[in-house]
This record gives sequence, C-alpha cells and structure tokens, in this order.
Amino acid sequence: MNDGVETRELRYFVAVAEELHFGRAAERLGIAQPPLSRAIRALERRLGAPLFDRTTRAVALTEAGTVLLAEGRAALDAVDAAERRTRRATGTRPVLGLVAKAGASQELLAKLLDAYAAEPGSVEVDVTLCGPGEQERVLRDGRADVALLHRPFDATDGYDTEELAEEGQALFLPAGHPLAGRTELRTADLADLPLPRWPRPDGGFSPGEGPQVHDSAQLQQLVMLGRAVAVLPDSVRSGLPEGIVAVPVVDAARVTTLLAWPPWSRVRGLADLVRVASRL
Amino acid sequence: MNDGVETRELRYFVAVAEELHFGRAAERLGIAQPPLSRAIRALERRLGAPLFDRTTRAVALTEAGTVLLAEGRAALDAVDAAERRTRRATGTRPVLGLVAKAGASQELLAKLLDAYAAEPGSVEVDVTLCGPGEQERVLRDGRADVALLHRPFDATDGYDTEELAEEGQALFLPAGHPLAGRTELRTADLADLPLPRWPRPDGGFSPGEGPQVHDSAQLQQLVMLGRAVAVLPDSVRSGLPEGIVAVPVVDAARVTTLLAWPPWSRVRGLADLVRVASRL
DNA sequence: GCGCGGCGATACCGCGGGGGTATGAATGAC
DNA sequence: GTCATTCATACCCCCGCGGTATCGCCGCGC
Repeated sequence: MNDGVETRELRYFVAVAEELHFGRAAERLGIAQPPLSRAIRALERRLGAPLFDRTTRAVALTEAGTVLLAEGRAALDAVDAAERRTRRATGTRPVLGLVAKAGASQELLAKLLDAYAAEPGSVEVDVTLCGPGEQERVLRDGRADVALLHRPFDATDGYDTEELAEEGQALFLPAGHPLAGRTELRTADLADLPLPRWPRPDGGFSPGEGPQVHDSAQLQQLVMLGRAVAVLPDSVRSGLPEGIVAVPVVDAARVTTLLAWPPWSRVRGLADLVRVASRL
Repeated sequence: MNDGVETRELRYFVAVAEELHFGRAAERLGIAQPPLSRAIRALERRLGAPLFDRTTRAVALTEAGTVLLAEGRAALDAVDAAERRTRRATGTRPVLGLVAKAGASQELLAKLLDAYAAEPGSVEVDVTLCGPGEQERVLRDGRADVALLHRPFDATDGYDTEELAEEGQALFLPAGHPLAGRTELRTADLADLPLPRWPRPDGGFSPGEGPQVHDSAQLQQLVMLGRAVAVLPDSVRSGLPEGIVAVPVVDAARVTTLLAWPPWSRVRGLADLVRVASRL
C-alpha cells in the first residue's frame, strides 16, 4: 500500500479545487489535462473518498474535498515555509526575514532594527512590507521568519510572541473637519463617520459603509481628500503630512505591537532579535 | 528547474536527521542506503545548502539542516493532518475527532458530548485520550479535529478557541498529610512540597525535585502512597477515591478549560460542537 | 604499520509511474 | 439531432526512484 500524500498531488488538487475546471487547472499547472484527471482519481482512491462531484459540464467540491482544500492549503504553506526558511538559513550568509505592515510602527521598527544591527553576531534582516492582513500568510508560508503585528488587529494564534509596546488610538482626519478642533473623542462620537473598509484574507472586505482601501498610502490620500477618516494607533502621527490632524480617542481599544514567530523556529538570529526587542 | 519539495524527500531527510546515520535511517524507511544518500544530495542541491556535515564516521546537522528539521516536521504534520482529516470527512459517515487529556474535565466533557449528541444533525465524535502535552501534537497532525485544553498548561497558540469554564486550583494530598486539615492554602505554603514533574514534548521532564509522572492514574497512585502532592483544577475532585483530599489554593492561577481547533478548519460538525459548547 | 570493518558515495541496471497525444463518452445548448 | 464542451480512457515513452555491486575513506585493533 502506498503511504503519504505527496505535495505534487496536493498542488494538483488545490489547483482543480480553485478552478473547478480540469482543463484550466492543468493549464495553470503546466501539464496536460489527462494526467491531472488521473492524479486526482488516484488521490481519491487513496483517501477512500470522492473529492469532486463531476459531470462533464460541472465540477464541484464534495465535503471531503472542502476539508482537503483548507487543510491542503495549510500543508502546502508549511512545506513552502520549510523550503524558504532553509534556503534563507544557508550557511554562508544567513538572512532573517521580517514582515511588517506598510506604514505602521515605523519608528519602533527602525529602533528595533538599529538596536539589533548593533548587536554582535547579528544577521542581515530582510524586511518585507505588505498590506494589512497579508502578514499572517507571509509568516505561514515562510516568506518571513518573524512578523511585527498589532493586536487586536492581527491574529497571533499559533505563534510565540514578544510584546514591544502598547499605545492608544487616535482619529485621523482632515484639518478642516468639524471634529478637528476637539482635544479628545470617544468611540460614541464616531458612530456616523465613514470608517474605511479593509481587505480580508478571503478576498472580501470588512463590512460597513466607508470606502474600500488597500494600504495606508491610499487611506492617507482619502483622508486628505476628506472622503474618509480613520482610527489608528497614536504612533502613526509621526511622519504625517500637513493637512491631517489626530485627535485621541480615549476609550478606543489599546493596541499592542508585538513580534510573532512560529514556536518551533530554529532560525539563526531570531533569538537575538527577540532579546533585543524585549529590552527596548 | 524542479519546483516544490516533495513530502517523500522531507520524510527521508527527517529520518536521517533523527538517526544521524544513513544506514539506520534507510532501514527505518524500508529502502536501501544508496537511494537515500542520493535523495539527500538532491535535496541539498535543490535547496542550495548542505544539510549535513558528513564524514564516513559521523553525520551532523548543519545550521540549515537544523532549520529544515524543525520546519520539515511541522510541514509533515500538516500534510498528515490534511490526509487524516479528509479521510475522516468521508461522505458516508463523517466523524469528528476530539482529543482530551486523560483524567481532566471529565464531567464537563461528558456534558458537552451529551449536549452535542442531542443536537439534530450531530456527527459521531471519536474521543481520544492522551497524556499531558501530547494533545497539541495530536491536533497538529490531524489525529484530532478539536482539542479540549487547559490554559495556562497547554499552549493555544495558532488555534481558534472557545472558552468553556474557569475554575481555581486545589492541592490534592493524602488524608493523613499535615496540611490535609486546612480549609485553604496559598502558593507560599507549597514551597517545599514534592510537586510532580510532567513530561515535555521534547521528551524530557519539567525541572524540579518531585517524582516523574506520565499520567493522572500514576499521579493518583503516588498521592495515595504519600510520595507526591499535586496542584490541579478544582474539577478533578469529582470521582476522587477515598484517601485523597483537596484543599483550595486561593491564589493559584485560574484554569480555563477551552476548545481549540485550527482556524481554517472546515470539518463537518465542528461549528455545531462549538455552538453547543458556548451555550453550556 | 598494516589489515579489517564500518559507512557513505558512486556506478549501473530495471521497472513503475508520471506525463504526453489521440480518442471516446457524456451532457447541455441550439 | 447536431455540435461543442469537458472529463475519462487507451496507449506510449521516458525519467527517475529503488535495487545490487563496488569503491573510497577513515578509525581502530593487533
């Protein structure tokens, strides 16, 4: 009897499950359609369960297929992570991959990187900046070894963490806004404001009335134009352009900035980075 | 160029990394030694980094190898989990796998299972009991879909959770013990007592002076014999034999009993179980 | 110092299986 | 009924995995 599922089979399965079309999936994978059909059949036989309901006109996931799609994606991420992190750990010049949200905690990050670089035996740090909600994925599939996250916005489930800072939040709005003169606000004051909607991992957007934004630059522009206001951590104030003012929201959730990494990580330099971070 | 690492290669690598001996690793894998040597060489070439320092007399992990061992194990667990959970989700008679620590939260677990079984559309629940510290692994490699954990003893990192109950802790000791007559205790009173040492995931034991125990039955026996005392959640009182008494430790950490499952889980019945749990 | 034994690497072979092309079969559109 | 679309089957080829035999290296014992 054949043991273990191979990653090739998982990649094939995920492609078909995402396309729900053998021809297109095969094209995406760079192989012909018949071998793909056979591979899926073999996988189904091995697992003892049909993964797709297929007619010649439509392909749909079965319940087992739905489970395998979710689990398989996680497994493929883990395999990719193993490969990427090992590559990065190559003896000659190891690199530590760090991912942060573009435009967040800039000062803190700069201080952390400076302090770590000054450490004896420190390793090159490769900083990746990405949009909100993408960091988790980047950390999971190994493009980064450690992430700079913000609770409660980012999920820290499944990772070891080291807290770096805690801060309040403020409302960021154009200078001419009626609320711009206030010295402080409460969340109740924000009920009717057009808060922006952020993308979610599943491709959709958080619910609400406000405009859809993908990154902080876009948001900044919308605030300048008076089309949106945003509640963000106090530290965003630094490096803010003229024309945008910040008013503290005294009862908004406190934001914790923290480092997160997989608990089993053996990446060189990570322990030092965390130690430096804990002393900041 | 070849893409993706295959799980077969990872399994080969992990075997060699654990045995640090190509011949024994090959035997464990059920293949001959030469193909194993070649497979590792190919993997090293693909990753661009040597994974082992080898002489004819000794094999040792390089730094890249150390990283790949940790990451590769996690990846293999994820692949196994995908396979197991898909098998369990087979259309005809899906099964929900639940893992709990043997001897913990028995009443709560029974109540939960009864309530869930009474739910319309509920699915068979396959309960696995295991030693302390093993649940995490069981959940990670897919032998279970959901775990009953106890914070702060078990790490809930990386999982979605639903809290079920919170309780204090008590000292469990033989009826004849000097402290047995007290109505309450503080942690300071326990300084010199022989608290048991539990196994850790890495195969070692937690540090300390007390006896090493593997499960609750063994601990119970040691307490009866007067060789150990233990600080455990209050709920352990139920079903306790004669001869063991419990004294509340008023300032011990509160223990939270909770359900934990992978955030991406699509396993049938899980959502219902969590819903039932939240109403308990 | 020489031979032996243990162990990983190399050389070579055979076969299974993954991938290709051609074609069939089912089904919905018109 | 005909046609187009799409997944399955048939058949072939060749790469690559695994096996056996052997080599090369090194440490140890006498």
